[in-house]
Amino acid sequence: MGRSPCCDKVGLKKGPWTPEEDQKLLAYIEEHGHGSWRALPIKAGLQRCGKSCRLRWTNYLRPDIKRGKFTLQEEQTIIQLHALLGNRWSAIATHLPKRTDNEIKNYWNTHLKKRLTKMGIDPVTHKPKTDSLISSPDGGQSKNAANLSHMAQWESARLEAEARLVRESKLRSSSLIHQQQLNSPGFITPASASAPPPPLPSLPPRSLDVLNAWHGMWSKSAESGGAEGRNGVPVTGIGGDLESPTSTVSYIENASGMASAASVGESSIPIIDFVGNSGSCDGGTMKEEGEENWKGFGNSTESAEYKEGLENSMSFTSGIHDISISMENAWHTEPLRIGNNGQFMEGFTDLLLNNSSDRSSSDCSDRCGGGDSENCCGGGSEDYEDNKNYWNTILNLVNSSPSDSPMF
DNA sequence: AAGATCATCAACCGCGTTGGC
DNA sequence: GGCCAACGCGGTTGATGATCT
Repeated sequence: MGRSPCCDKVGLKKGPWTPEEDQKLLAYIEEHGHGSWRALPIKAGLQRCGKSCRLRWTNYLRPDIKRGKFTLQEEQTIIQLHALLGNRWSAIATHLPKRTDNEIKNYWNTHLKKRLTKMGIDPVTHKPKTDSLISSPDGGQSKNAANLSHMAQWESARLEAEARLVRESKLRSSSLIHQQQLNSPGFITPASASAPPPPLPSLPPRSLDVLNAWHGMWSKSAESGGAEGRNGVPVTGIGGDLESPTSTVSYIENASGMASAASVGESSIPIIDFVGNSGSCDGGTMKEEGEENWKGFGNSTESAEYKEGLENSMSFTSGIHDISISMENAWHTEPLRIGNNGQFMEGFTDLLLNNSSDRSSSDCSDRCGGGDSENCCGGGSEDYEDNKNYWNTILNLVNSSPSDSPMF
């Protein structure tokens, strides 16, 4: 079918928004909510197409947007999630509260990607570009790379499924509150603006076999290596529900200062407890500091160190579990081979962002509360703990509820 | 000081998905 | 089930400011 133009191009303004236009859009949305974006420009008296209005609102005018430099913690989150999710900026953005997908995408393209490239890391695969480092004589590494890709796909699917569940259950549980809020005239809240969920079945949907395999792998790992998740939280078995073994998202009451559109209808925001980071990056660490750390990688010694670490971390062929998966919707027919500890890319972002020895050591004591620093930050011999922590980090990130995203 | 080049990021474009009819 | 409008996402562009020569 032919695609209809998003708006009538004739007579519509393009290009940068003027303060007057911003004011009009803001005033209209604050009073009426955005409603239908297509109809908004006319109602608001703007010579713009609805798409342009939506973009302006979501990327710039929305009151719950944090602007300015990215913190080290945010950088780390982006890199980790990009390694897992690829260019799924909106998915990444759901884990960075107050940042828009556009902003993250721009930041990746203009900063992080370049840094990785400079370091000889392929920003797409997050692996060293040197073929010798990637490929092994038996070709196992490329297989692993493929598996990694599949795992990312699965995890993405799982993330989406779980996000839906969380969103739906949250909406159900707070339906009374929402009803009250929705009764207030006109204002479209982020929650209400998003597509209303269908009635939630009383039982969790049957998870995909591949997702069970994923969970199974995790449980197995937890059993063999220690049943504790991060922060001493026991890794729960998967059983029949979809609860993630690492879902430990905590919620706090929304800050009272939260701007109107974001706060109405949203009583809480997810707090991501960063494994190995919490406490060390207080959000105030600015990019300059990060730049310094990054610059360290221009140094060949450290670069080699990094590559070595990466190479080690990529060799997740050791201690492999073979997991034969019967997949209804299999992407491939080979048995999935996953390192028992999921130890790919372990230490990757740590090396990227915490390579400065003095910083990492001080960070470590911060993170570990000055206590068990060897285990906490990888004293060198605790590979298992490293791997577990790394996976906890990523899984915790992807498990944190995207349903709270201010995006709509 | 002026032009060239680079870096940044807001905004646009087009495609895929979703949901209502 | 098919059609279509609307939305959302990701890639790309272009304007602007900063830096270099």
